[in-house]
Amino acid sequence: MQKIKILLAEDDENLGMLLREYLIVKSYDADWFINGEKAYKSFIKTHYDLCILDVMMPVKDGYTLAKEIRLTNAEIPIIFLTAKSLKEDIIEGFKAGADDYICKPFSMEELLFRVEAVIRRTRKDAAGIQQSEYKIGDYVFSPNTQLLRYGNTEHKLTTKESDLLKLLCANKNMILDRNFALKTIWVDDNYFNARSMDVYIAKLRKYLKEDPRVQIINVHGKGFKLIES
Amino acid sequence: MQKIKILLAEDDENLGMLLREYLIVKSYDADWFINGEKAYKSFIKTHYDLCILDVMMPVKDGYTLAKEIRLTNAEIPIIFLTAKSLKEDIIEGFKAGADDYICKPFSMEELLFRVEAVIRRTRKDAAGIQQSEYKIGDYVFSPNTQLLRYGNTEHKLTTKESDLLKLLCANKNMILDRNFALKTIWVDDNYFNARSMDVYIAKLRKYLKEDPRVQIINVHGKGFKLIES
DNA sequence: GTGAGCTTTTAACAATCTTTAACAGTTCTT
DNA sequence: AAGAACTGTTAAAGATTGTTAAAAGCTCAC
Repeated sequence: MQKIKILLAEDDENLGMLLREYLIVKSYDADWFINGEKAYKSFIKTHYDLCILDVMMPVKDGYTLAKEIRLTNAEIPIIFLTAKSLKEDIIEGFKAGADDYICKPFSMEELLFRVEAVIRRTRKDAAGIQQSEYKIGDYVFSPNTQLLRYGNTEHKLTTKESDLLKLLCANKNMILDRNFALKTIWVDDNYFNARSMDVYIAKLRKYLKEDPRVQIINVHGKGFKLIES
Repeated sequence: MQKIKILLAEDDENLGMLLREYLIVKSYDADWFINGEKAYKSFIKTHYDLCILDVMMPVKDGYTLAKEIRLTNAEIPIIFLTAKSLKEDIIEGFKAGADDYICKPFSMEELLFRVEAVIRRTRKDAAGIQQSEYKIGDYVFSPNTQLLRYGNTEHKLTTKESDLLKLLCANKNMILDRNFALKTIWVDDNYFNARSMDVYIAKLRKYLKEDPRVQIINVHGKGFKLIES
């Protein structure tokens, strides 16, 4: 089995080396670069599976680097390390195509957890484990065609409806984190988008009301859970 | 049951005692040992959930101890305390199987933060095995659907109600430690959350009052016990 | 370009969930 | 026995979510 190759861009020498060693010990294949410029040079001639980029770096900062990376590769997961927990920074990061971000100071645990989460996610997406059809009680949902079938009646979903239902299905019987859903579907997780999401939840509930065993329940302050009992 | 048991190995008497007291105040069950040798002796005959090891100790240093511990238990999380921020040391630590490290001097908050990060992860890993239905006297409780049935009447519980009842059920006829419940459900175990929990206990008692054989009794200063007689 | 028909967001209000406050009762400590 | 700490219970305040409808955006044929 191939080791997962990680590009690490971090200007703090201690932290950089430390992270590199930690990732290697955890059996990843990690390359560490001291600034965005050097990282980018390596990126364009090497295959990486994941990028961990510090936001504040001399020569070329993390956001700029991320944008350049995205021009070449729209798929590769990017995790930002940011010293400030300022909301603006984080939003900026997501616009640059981040999959996750970690605020310093962080624990190795936390980093590892997020790395693994990101990898699980992309694995699923890539490996085609991504379902072309979900069975939800008596319903059948096809994300590709955005069709929801119940018996012989078919209902065409809108893009947002379909995206949200797909996320719920992918996390069936588990909590779909509100912010995660917002970040993946709406990109920006502000108040209005959150309300918009609530509206879509209400719509989906209406569509799914024929089968009482199917329910979308709210987990207060956390998110929603699609359950099939 | 419930209290998380921590093995603490630290040769500095002041720091060791301080850490032990602090962890206990934060309602962990902490054993402190003055060197690696003594710590190991206790480790092999006691169940611990987490190890915090100082790197520099007489008789047996932290790395050696960690390696020995790993021979017995590959899973238990290990956090190193290291005086030097020398990279070599930390790298050595990771190789010995560390899950995280903390450089001295560190704040108690920092330690706690990392301890809790580690615990959260292992807790998630362990949470796999769980019942889908509990019978409580004449009641039937389904944590997944958050439904509490009594005869043919069904009551939908809120998330917090359900989470708490689930913990009580998982520890039926045993004491559910107050702080354990708080940390599991409320994450932070402060005064207000404790009062909040009391409110929920009152609610659950109300829901369960139809069957007099079912009772939630308080164990003063310890927690609550769901009994079925 | 423009308007019909659709999708999505915003607004508004109702309902629900959780926390906080307040006070009464209990158990422990000294 | 009296004070301190802990628990029981109810109600309020605060926050989140449910739901519907109107407003704003978008698309595409004309």
